[in-house]
Amino acid sequence: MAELIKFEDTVSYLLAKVTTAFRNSLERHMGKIHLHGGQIFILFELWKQDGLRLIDLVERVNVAAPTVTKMVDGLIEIHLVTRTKIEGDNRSKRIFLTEGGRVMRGKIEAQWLELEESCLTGLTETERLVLFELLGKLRSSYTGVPGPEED
Amino acid sequence: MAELIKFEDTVSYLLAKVTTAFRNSLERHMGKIHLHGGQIFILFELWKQDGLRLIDLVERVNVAAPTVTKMVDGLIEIHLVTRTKIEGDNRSKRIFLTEGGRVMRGKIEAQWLELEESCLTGLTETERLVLFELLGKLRSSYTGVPGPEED
DNA sequence: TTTTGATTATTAGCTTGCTAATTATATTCT
DNA sequence: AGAATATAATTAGCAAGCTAATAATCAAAA
Repeated sequence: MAELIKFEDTVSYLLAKVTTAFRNSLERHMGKIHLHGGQIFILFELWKQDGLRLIDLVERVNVAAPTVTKMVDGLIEIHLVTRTKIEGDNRSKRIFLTEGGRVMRGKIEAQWLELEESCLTGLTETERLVLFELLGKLRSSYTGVPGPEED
Repeated sequence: MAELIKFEDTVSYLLAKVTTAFRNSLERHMGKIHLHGGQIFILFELWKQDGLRLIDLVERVNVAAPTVTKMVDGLIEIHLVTRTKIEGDNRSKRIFLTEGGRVMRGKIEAQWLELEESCLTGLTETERLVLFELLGKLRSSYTGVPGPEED
């Protein structure tokens, strides 16, 4: 009889569990300032460089184009960004921060620090550093924007 | 002027990125055997103990009740489980594996090993162990089933 | 016994993520 | 110039998460 895997003893199992728990926590923290978890990452990029096109956000945030469209829709509804046509190319549009979008940074940073602390409680300083390194390695093995299946 | 946070230098930032990449990878791997990423965790629990009620799955999988309902719906559609009324309590129903649901374990284990290897490539054996430990700690700080906001 | 309250499951509706298909505009090649 | 191709963004539709609200049943208390 074949050996059965103990799923609970795999990194993938733990990753899956931590993954959903972390997204819940992110959503909770950002909900306190009336934002959603995914919208943050759009703002991160616009703070670095304002006026990006949708396609630029797609490759920076590493999320599929329709997802970015919806996130931007949400941000427009709460007046944190605007979407305006580009002069010279009628296919593209640029996304700009509003004054509100710029001001929001302070609140988001505060929540971000709370989030960071809440997920690192119980870890020593060394463990935090090691975790950061290891997550960095994991991340680098998943590169590029998701897309259609390749051969 | 206040100091600006470098979001990229936080564990939360990396966690968020790894989170979505991992869920994509999970979905891809399970898609190969015509399953979805969330359904797996229902099967994990039924393999350990068959005939659980929805509420039992909720607390074992650590996911909200409506989510479990939908996952089970999906599993029923592809004939991997059944949902039957309980004698003695007309509120509850038990979820049972079908023969197909039991047989599926082999295929899922194979994909699971591929998934595990794909997310750990580039890590030494020691790093894998450390990562496992650290993720375990992270997980333990997020306990319980998600639910309504508490005071 | 009847009412009140607790338990179990589902439905409705939201954001985040995806793929596939569509629309519209630019570009390139014949 | 006209046809084919490439690019930019959106729409439609799905699964996985969630919360809030319903429906149905059971238990407990007045």
